[in-house]
Amino acid sequence: MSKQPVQLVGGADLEDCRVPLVAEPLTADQAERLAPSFKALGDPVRLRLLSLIASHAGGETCVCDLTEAFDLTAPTISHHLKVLKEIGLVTAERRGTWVYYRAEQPALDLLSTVLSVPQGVNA
Amino acid sequence: MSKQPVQLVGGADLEDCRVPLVAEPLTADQAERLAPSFKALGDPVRLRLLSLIASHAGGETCVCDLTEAFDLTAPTISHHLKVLKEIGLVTAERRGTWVYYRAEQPALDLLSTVLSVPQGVNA
DNA sequence: CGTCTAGTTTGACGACCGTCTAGGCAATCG
DNA sequence: CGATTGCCTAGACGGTCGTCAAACTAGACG
Repeated sequence: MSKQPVQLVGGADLEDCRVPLVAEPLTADQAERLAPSFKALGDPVRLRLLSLIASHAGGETCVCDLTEAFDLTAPTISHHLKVLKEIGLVTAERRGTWVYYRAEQPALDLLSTVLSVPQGVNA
Repeated sequence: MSKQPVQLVGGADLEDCRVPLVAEPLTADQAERLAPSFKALGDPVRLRLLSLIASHAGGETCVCDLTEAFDLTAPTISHHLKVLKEIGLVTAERRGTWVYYRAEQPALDLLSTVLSVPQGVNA
């Protein structure tokens, strides 16, 4: 029950994009599927949200704790969390009154790999 | 010889953001400085441009070759290249008639590090 | 049931983004 | 010089994005 494939909005699989962008040219199709993930990271609030969630001890964070960390209204935080959730960088689970968010580390790792610069590439 | 500091638009240094986002929460300031780089990667055309440049043998690519790879007008390609250049992911150099773009691998590597998931983090 | 708290959804508004056409600048070649 | 080619800038236009206030849904607790 582990190793769920990383998903994109439309449901397409991102795993076949797990290649350093430096190693060979991305196809138009790969670029089209990767870009939304980077776009999601292109907002300071979402970057911090993801970092807060991903670095939190226990691996999950309550929305109430996240909202407190920003000078923004709850709907705005909720909106950003939705964006992160829809591209598969986080998942959400309701337990009683509270909703907990958890980072999808494989998705993060994939994006890291795409940007990675293997030794000796194009010296 | 190596380790030129990666620069941001305003001239601020990005090097002190070279920490996995999973390891500890990004500060608001760090997020503010990192986000524009990811935003630049959040467009499929720019992702492909960067990949074409970064993976090209010899390390540099002529604009004319880049333009041909897309179904877009030259000004549009030029605009995207400018975005990549202004955040420091590529550099440009004119030699005679042609302009050559080159990928800034340290900048790429920094972003890769930010997204990386070190072993044993938040098991 | 009624009420309270936690989050999300909806709809609106201003700002920003990607693309184009038209025009400009720089280097090359007769 | 004038003509041509390569690339960039300027300006415009439609679409998307980030934010908020208001209204809604889901549990918890009497």
